[in-house]
Amino acid sequence: MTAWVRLLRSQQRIFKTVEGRLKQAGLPPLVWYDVLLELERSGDAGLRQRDIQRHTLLERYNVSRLVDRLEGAGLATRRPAADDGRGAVVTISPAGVAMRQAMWPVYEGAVADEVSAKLNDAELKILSGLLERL
Amino acid sequence: MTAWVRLLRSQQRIFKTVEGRLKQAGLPPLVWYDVLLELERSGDAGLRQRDIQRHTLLERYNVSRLVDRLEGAGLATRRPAADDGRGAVVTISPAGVAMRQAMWPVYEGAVADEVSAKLNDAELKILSGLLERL
DNA sequence: GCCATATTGTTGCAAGTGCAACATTATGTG
DNA sequence: CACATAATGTTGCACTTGCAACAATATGGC
Repeated sequence: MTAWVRLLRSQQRIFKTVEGRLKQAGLPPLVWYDVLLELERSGDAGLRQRDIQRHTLLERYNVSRLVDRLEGAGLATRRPAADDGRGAVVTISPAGVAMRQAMWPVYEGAVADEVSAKLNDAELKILSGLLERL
Repeated sequence: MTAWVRLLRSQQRIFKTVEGRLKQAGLPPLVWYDVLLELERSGDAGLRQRDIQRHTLLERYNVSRLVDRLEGAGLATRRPAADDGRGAVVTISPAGVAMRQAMWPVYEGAVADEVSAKLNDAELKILSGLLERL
């Protein structure tokens, strides 16, 4: 229980710091980064919304709305899936790639300050290994 | 960065599980537990809202509203602070104590399944020690 | 092929959260 | 004491999220 409470608190604190820095830099929230990164990795093939859902732990309806916002911001586009009349395929736009790149140094800097600066490489490796099993 | 992403994901996943179980049991969300526990610890003396804020990482306005809800649910009471005309002192009610006690086994059970079952005692100690430094 | 069931995605509504502005009281500095 | 500044808490508004219901298509069993 102690471990869990610390996991909870440290994540909340660091998450807030990261979000705060992104906002201060006039950038969108962290979850946009995750989705943009996955979209970028999937290239021209794009991603089904359900795949975004699986990767980000978002609910279906939140993926739906987040993609709405990404589309609205010109960072991604939706097109009907060729092989599945229900779903849509989402692909990143050049502006989306640019946005992810703009977010990266801010994100990376915050994590460097809040995580990398507080534990050495060996410790981070141990932490990483333990968290993977959760 | 790997460590951070795993910290983020594992916390999100476990947090969702805990919240889901509480909801399924007809109980309020996890943050209520945190606040009720702190109030219970503070006994009849109660707590200032700013102290709740510090302990839970909530924003001031969210503390204000959460206390509204606790009061509305009959789990806590607010009275003006004797030595500070601005603030209020929050105390837990018997129903609040009962609610915290009702939440505990559900909370504990979820953490047992999601955390304790996946790492042994020595590993939990190491994890705990590392997270404390974040 | 037909029909029950599952999967994928969307949306109206209620509830929670962030932001900025505000009211009120404390604190400190001259 | 007077006044600028800080601290505490609240609230209107916009935005986000959860829930439940829904529409549309896919899948599997007969």
